[in-house]
Amino acid sequence: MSGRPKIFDEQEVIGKAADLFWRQGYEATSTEDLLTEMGIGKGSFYLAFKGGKKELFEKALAQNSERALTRLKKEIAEATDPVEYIRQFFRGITASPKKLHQRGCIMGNTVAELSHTDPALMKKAAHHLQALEGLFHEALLRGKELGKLHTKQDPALLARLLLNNWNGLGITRRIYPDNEALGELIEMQLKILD
Amino acid sequence: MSGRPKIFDEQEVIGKAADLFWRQGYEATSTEDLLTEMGIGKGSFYLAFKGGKKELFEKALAQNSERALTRLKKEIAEATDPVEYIRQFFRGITASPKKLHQRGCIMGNTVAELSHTDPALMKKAAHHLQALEGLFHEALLRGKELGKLHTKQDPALLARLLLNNWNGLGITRRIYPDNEALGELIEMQLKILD
DNA sequence: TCAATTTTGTACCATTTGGTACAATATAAA
DNA sequence: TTTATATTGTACCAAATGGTACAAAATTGA
Repeated sequence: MSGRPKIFDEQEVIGKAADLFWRQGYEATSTEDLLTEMGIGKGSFYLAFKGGKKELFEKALAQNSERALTRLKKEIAEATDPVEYIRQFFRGITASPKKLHQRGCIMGNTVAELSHTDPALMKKAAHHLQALEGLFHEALLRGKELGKLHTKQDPALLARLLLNNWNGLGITRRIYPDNEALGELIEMQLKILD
Repeated sequence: MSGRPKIFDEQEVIGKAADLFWRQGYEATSTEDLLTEMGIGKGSFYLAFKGGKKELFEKALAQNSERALTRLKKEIAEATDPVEYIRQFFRGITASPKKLHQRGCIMGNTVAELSHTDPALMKKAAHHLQALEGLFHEALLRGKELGKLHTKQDPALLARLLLNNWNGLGITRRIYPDNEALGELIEMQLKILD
């Protein structure tokens, strides 16, 4: 065993590919583009990712999802005020450079682009967004227990509303990449948590 | 003048193309696909649309935008209660079959897919959504005058919120294509208009 | 040093893609 | 009926695309 050593780290190149997919979308990104971005050749690529572009995209989505969700889950769990954490989560959007606004949410992008072309891939992105909604829900429930959430609205429905706000922002922030305008919008949305 | 007659109506085939673009997105739709859908050959196509696929997409967007906006503008103007009209506008989503949910909003889709690849095309879609926001705004202002809108919130900001809800629903309705669930979500969103 | 093993780089390929050229065709007007 | 004009269908093309095959290279262990 153990022949010629790999010249790349798999997670690392998946990350680079994910970034390109995020910027350009699935269809607009060619395998050649990906090879350049990852800095590896075809030989290495098809050995590591036998399913080609599609397998790579799946792994890119999975890596993104896993990283984002575990981080969020941890931070919500650690937060003394999980409702306030959610507010900051949304407010954080207004600290992004225009470049980031233009990318939107990779999961939302995937749902939008692939719902007809590749429903299986779309579902993976959808599951991530449902998990995000689940974390919102958890946070709200804990917030309620801690006396930080006073509204009488159903936390499950509030969580879905937050998810929809997030999905909307993935589009709206590209139309209005101005952080001040986005801030106003977000503050208004967050009133449902009062 | 007046040689061999055209075998197709331009607006009609643009409509057919628009439908395919709506389903599949820009990149995933090949020129061949479009020819089949429109029922014309290459000769006719490149004569009518010298800019090829891109020009056709522009015209498809424009046709969609024009039709949707003039209809909406007219109906808002005619409505005795423009605020209620907006409510019904959103509630109408819950009367869609799953197929329509899976398509989302062609303008939102375009913003999502082309913001990096073709900013000019993306801007056309963005302008449409801004015009939609503008109509929401008009409706709210008129609603205020008519005593149908009682909230103290700024109508301009409310309109932007409605736009963001719309943008969000373009994604969320694909994740949850269930009309009852969507109805709950929409009713909750509409509370900002109380 | 020499196998055994694994990765890499390159040459090659079939298909698809967007697009052009142009002869054939169908009409209106003279 | 002829001429001028505009549309259509088809044949053709160059480039790009996703992918395979395989020899060369780089490592470990005997």
